Order: sequence, then C-alpha cells, then structure tokens
Amino acid sequence: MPELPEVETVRRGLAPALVGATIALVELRRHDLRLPFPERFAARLQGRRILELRRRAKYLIADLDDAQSLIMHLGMSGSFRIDDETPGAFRRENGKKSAAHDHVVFHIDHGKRIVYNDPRRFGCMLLVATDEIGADKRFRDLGVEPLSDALDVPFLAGAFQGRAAPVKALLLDQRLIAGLGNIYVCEALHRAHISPLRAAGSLVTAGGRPKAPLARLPQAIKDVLSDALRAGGSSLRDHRQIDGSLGYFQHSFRVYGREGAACPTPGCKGTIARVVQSGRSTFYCPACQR
DNA sequence: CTGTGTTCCTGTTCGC
DNA sequence: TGCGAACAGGAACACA
Repeated sequence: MPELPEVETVRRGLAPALVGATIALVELRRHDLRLPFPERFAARLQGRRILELRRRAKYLIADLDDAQSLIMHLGMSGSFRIDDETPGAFRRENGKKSAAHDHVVFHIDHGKRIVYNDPRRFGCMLLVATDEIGADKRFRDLGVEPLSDALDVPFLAGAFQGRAAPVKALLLDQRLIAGLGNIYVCEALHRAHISPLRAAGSLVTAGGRPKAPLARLPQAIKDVLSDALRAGGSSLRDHRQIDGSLGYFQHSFRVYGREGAACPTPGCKGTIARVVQSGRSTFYCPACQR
C-alpha cells in the first residue's frame, strides 16, 4: 500500500506502539523478502529499544539504541498490523487469510505484536548504522521530499530542462523526487493540467524559465499528497491502516483507475483515458491535460 | 548519461 | 462455474 501518504500513515500508526518501546523477540518466518534479511537479524534486534521512527521517501527508519537503524520498505503489497499478544484474542474480523503472508513478527515488551505481512514480498528490511544511512546506496541518490520547500518551481525547471522523457517518468524517478508513485503522479498531473505524455523539457523555455503549466506542478503535488495524508492514505483492495480502519483517499481519485469516466475538471467535457508508459498504467484526461 | 523494458512474486479481476 | 490472461501501490537491473 505504499506511496508517500500510505507510508507516512503507517509511520504515524506504528509510532505510538514502537517509539520508546523495547523489542522483546523477533520471529522470522522466512529468510528473505525481496532481499535476504540481514545476518542474525532477529538476534540483533532482540532487546533493542526504539528511539525514533522516521520516514524518508517510501522507507520507514527505526533508530535503535545501539546506533543501528532498522530500515523497512513495504514494496508493493507490504503492510503492518498490531495484534494483542494474548493467545485467545486472535486477529480481527478477516482472520486466517492474512496470516498466510505474515513474514515477520516483532514482539514488543509492552505486550503487543507488530506483524509485517507482504504477499508479493517486494518489501525489504535492512540494518544500517544510523550515521551511515545517508551514505547507503539506497539513500545516497534519493531526491527531494515532495512536501518540503525543496520542491519548488525552479527546482523542477532545472530538473526538466533538456529532458526528452515524458514528465510522468521523471516524476516517478526517486532520484528526483522521493516518495511519489504511480497513483499520485497521475493525480498531480491532472490537477496541474499537464499531459503525462509530454516531454519534460517542453515545460521549460529555451532560456530555462518554467512555462505556465510547470509553475502549477509543485503545488499540485503538495496538494494531492496533503489531501491524501489527511484521508489516511488510499486503501486499494482491503488494505487497512494500522488501527484497522481504512484510508479513504481512493474515493477522491480524479483519474487513477477511472478509465472511461467523465473528467472531473469543472467545465471539461473530456473522458479519462488509460495508456501504458514504460510498462505502467497512466490515467489522464486528453482534453484538459496538455 | 538517457530512456525504455524486464524482472522479482502472489492475488484478484476480467473476459470468454 | 472454470480457466487463462491481464493487471496491481516499487525499484533494481539490463540493455540500446
């Protein structure tokens, strides 16, 4: 369930249960996800206290009291839930099905279990020295946080200038902006009325100045992410938030998954189209996104 | 360096 | 109802 708003929602849900708590025991139910778990993963976590739970891009980072950090990525289908340790008080309503892909169980000293479930196993968990995270190859090249002041019009103008790739491809590139994924890129481009197919460089003048549509893009990105965050993220399928409730931003999608629907832009008579760009679905309105 | 395509894995949905 | 194909929120890697 994982673009920036979903990962941040997970972080906020887990933080009260994890920050300041101690990991009593870790159950590893397989030796790898997308990557092998680190050597002695469970042993190295046992007895560690969690000082802080942070997010960078789509990564969750738990800083531990031994100067190491547990880094977690949810991939495409990863999720966390919090269970009571009490043997009888088993999972909530839709029980056994989810247990099939419970790969990691963190037993916390206050008597709860944090369970990581990931059917497709595209997620990963790593252990890295806290002060070396910035130098790690996964983090070294990450771009700006889209909700930070670093994402502004001049930044995008500089990044887009001279680039022939479609603007959608650049927005998905984590080395430029870190945290956007397929849904929110489609949604942001619709809000900015920019065609996802347009060459990124065509949004900048020869002199390197942003053209009018580009001037709308950073705010459109921030708006859609803030709106999604406020809604607790998007729950495709039956993905749940930590507390079991559903994020509801999927009801606010203007284009994603809405092929054939009327464009929601006021006054626009267009119909949402679906095309494939570098192997992934793009949804947009050919009438008001140019 | 740039841009595109493939791959990892399982589950769900869609069309016949 | 059954069955195969298409598709799914990510990102690393191979290749032209």
